[in-house]
Amino acid sequence: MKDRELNFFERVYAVARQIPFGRVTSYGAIAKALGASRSARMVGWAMNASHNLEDVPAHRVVNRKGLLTGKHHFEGTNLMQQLLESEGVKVVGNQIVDFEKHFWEPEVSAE
DNA sequence: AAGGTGACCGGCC
DNA sequence: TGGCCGGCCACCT
Repeated sequence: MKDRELNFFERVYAVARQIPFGRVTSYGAIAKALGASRSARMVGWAMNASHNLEDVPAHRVVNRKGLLTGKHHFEGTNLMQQLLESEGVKVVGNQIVDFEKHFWEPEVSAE
């Protein structure tokens, strides 16, 4: 099949679901894993739609600075932070502590 | 069909 | 890391 039946979003979800417990990654990293490092914005966009899905731990996805840029899109204002701390990820304000340490590079899903 | 938007990234100061 | 600017690509109206 030439066309990927799965939309761009599905690809992002696939990677997001692969994020291990207590780990975080950046939109750009996911985009790169998809082969579209230039379309990091699309990843964020996909995450927006991921709200309808529960299999997508969007709270584990932050921007490359480790800032919870998308926390505003979650319910409440500190839900995203709560979830991260719940997994052992320390978050101060809107930024993850030791982001590099918790950073996890997404692998290219086997197609 | 065209334009605007967006949970970004990288480069420069 | 902070701020600003341009690029990038899919989705929405």
